[in-house]
Amino acid sequence: MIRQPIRIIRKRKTREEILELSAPLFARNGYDGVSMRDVAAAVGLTQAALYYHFADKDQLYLDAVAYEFREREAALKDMLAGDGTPRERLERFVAGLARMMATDKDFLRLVQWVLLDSDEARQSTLAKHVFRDMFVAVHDLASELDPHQDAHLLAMSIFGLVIFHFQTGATRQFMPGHRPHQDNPEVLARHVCELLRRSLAAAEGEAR
Amino acid sequence: MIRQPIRIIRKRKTREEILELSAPLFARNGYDGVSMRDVAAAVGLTQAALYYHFADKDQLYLDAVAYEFREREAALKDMLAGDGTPRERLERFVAGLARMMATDKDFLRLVQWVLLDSDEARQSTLAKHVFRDMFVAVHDLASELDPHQDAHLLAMSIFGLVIFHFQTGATRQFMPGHRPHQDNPEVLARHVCELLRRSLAAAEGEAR
DNA sequence: GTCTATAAGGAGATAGAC
DNA sequence: GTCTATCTCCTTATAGAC
Repeated sequence: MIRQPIRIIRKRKTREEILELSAPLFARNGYDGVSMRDVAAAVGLTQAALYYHFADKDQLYLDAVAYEFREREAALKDMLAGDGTPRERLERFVAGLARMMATDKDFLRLVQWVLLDSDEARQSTLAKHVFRDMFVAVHDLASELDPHQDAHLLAMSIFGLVIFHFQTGATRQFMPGHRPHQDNPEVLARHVCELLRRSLAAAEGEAR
Repeated sequence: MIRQPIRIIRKRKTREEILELSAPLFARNGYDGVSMRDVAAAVGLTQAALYYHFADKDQLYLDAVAYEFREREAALKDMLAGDGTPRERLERFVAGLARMMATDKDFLRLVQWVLLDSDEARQSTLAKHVFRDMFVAVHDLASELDPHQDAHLLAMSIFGLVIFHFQTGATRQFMPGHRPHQDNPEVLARHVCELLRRSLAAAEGEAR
């Protein structure tokens, strides 16, 4: 007879639970908009207990953001990694990123908060540990798509074309020409892919 | 003999001075990151005096943001209004917007804060009074550039292509392929214009 | 219009019991 | 590891003198 561990699902460590439950708070309200008391209430601990796990609020915030990014990173890399022509991988990535931004509103907001953060230490930490890997993959794809263009700028444009549409999500509904189907990530992805496809095709023509 | 007014430069009203001096504070630190004490110190008043001019902190913030946007609105509309082919006006606008975002960092940050604001009342107020006019002009240009495309999505893409590059400004330096000249607004404008020019040219070819 | 003074509560962080 | 209690400082906002 095989002995089973008493708890099949091992109880998650408190530290991880704090990160998981505080991340959406920071995503929605930003660093200044969330107090240690808020976090404690969300986790079901007292404020003082948080200081057993994290040196201070800054560290908690930093770890929570990094935790959320690490969770998505794998998904984003998978979109880019598979086989297929560069053009096909681009379409897969654009569609995947659009779906992620549409589904995972908290993640989108977290990105926005990080970009706005004026604390240089936090900025560079998150840039290096969290954005860099994702960007490298798109950067490499960009140089495959058109070796004659500046891959850095092209990669940023690809990110921008997708992300900006969702950043303006709440505002867009008040703008002329808005129709609900534009909020559909597939519709947006098609728009972005078409725009890029045409541009890249024309660039290829010019290079010849 | 011509009588001159005693004060050539009329003393600006305090209310306007508060808006002008508090706007950069909100731009850099956001709503939660600026206290009434901070504003008072910047203007050279006591905290209590602010409440003579504004009902509460919310109103001060809202008015300060609207004030800053009104100042730039004219400039942005001028870029679009003049004569020239749609293609020429697009290039003028992209170059002008890029220059503005590069020069006027506070304004860029203010845009980002507004997009992140989770207060729906503030969101819709600013969207309607402040973003809408700018968007309309670009929307109209977009439908001239290519009547067969969704002008709403194309307009958003034009904004996104320019603005996102500057949003990531602080982070970009840690990314691969970064070179300082990419921070130059003229270099970025050229990249964006080329990308769009090619895409539009190809679309024209396909339509025929 | 601007001041001083103050109310009333929220913030981050720590000490020490259990 | 988590608690209660508390320190100290900062927050928005108001009352009333000048």
